[in-house]
Amino acid sequence: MDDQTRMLTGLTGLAGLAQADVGDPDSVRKQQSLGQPQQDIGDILQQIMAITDESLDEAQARCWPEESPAHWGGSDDPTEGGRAGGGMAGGGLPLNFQHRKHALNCHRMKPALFSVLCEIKEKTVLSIRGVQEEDPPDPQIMRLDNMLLAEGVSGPEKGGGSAAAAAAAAAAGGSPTDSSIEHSDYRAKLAQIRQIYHSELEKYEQACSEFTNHVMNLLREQSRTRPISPKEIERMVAIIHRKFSSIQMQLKQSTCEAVMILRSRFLDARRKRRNFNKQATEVLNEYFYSHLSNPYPSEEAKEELAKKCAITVSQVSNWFGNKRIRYKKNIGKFQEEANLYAVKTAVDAANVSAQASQANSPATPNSGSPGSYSLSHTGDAYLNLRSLNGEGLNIAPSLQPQVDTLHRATHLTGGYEELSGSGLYTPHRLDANSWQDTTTPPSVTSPPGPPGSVHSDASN
DNA sequence: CGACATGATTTCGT
DNA sequence: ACGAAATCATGTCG
Repeated sequence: MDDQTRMLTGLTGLAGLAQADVGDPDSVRKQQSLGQPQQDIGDILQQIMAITDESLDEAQARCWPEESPAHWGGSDDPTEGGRAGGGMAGGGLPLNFQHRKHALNCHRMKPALFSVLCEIKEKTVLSIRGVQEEDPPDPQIMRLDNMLLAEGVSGPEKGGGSAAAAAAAAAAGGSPTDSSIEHSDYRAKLAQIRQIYHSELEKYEQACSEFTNHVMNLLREQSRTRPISPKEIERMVAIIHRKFSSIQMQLKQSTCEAVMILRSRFLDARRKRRNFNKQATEVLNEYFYSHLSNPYPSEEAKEELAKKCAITVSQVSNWFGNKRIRYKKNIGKFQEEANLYAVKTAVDAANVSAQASQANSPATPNSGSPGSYSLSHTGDAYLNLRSLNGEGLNIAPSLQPQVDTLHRATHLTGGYEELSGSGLYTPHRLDANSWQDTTTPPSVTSPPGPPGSVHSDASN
């Protein structure tokens, strides 16, 4: 986690901000000298300035230091600009300076002078600046925002949902599945990033408002002694905000990066394959081979299997996708497995039906109703095996699977060598599995077996 | 270490 | 959206 924290720190370059674009009284004077057009006004101003200039300097020198907070950074203080007389004695200045300053501030010409100056400034300085305004919502920052939102870093606190999901995942797997452990680990790290992000953001926001306030106070204060229009203050605030938002973007960028790294380290470990446990593959294989005629579990069936195997539905889908394609590609290879599970299901079916017939009256051994099979797969197993047997014979359903299994097991021992060489798939055996036959239309996927043979899955 | 097994992802068609 | 097929990438075994 060190790298992430490191990434997020180092953004606190606020010191540089203070000296960036903040009001510089000097610039006003510089710009003023550029304003040639207003010759007449300029003359008047010149005269007025000539009268007051010296006194103002001295008055300012006396007046400002005790009013401006020092903590925003000594030499960068905007008030310093333009002051000629450097060294100020610590001792007090004569009282008549105060009086002169007061007199100047109350001069009846002052408001008029300032308004004129402000006007000039509007026309020169501010109009130059005005061109680069109007930044639309930066697409990049929007992208970052979206990503942070998607990752759950920004946005509303979402402890409940994911926590519940994790709990469910942990509960689903009887054993503490390490996937859920990894997941919770991931979430913990994400929460850490999230927390850092928010605290940094808050810090910046606070700093921003503090700084803005400070500058505004400063400018308001200065507006008593130099012409500052409200618009100018507004502009200054906008500049400050832009500056801070660019820092925020850095923060967001860093956070995104951190999340990406985290993702690649944890969630993308989904690519880090982990074999399913034995019981899970057993369940899946059982379903697959017992539904060999149509190995496409419905959504409900997938959910059921997922729950049984403590995996996700999409994992079930993946498994069946892989299984189908691999089975189809090399039936011979899977024949042994198929037989194994056929025997398994047959035995299960036999057990179940035996129990059922024992419990019930021996008169009707499940003659025609597949709904009596409590196991989900037996119905289709019966179906498959019957079709594999060639014709639907009149054997009692409870015995059929066993018979067929034996039948097949004995016949298949040397049956599929030639399959790998040529593409001949001994069609008479596989006619029920039309899902794997790309040449035949998929309309005959499920032969007219006993009604409801593919259902009754949910009962389990 | 290499071959194979296997879960996940991607691409493409429907 | 689902599935087939190809492919990727890792786990496992000899």
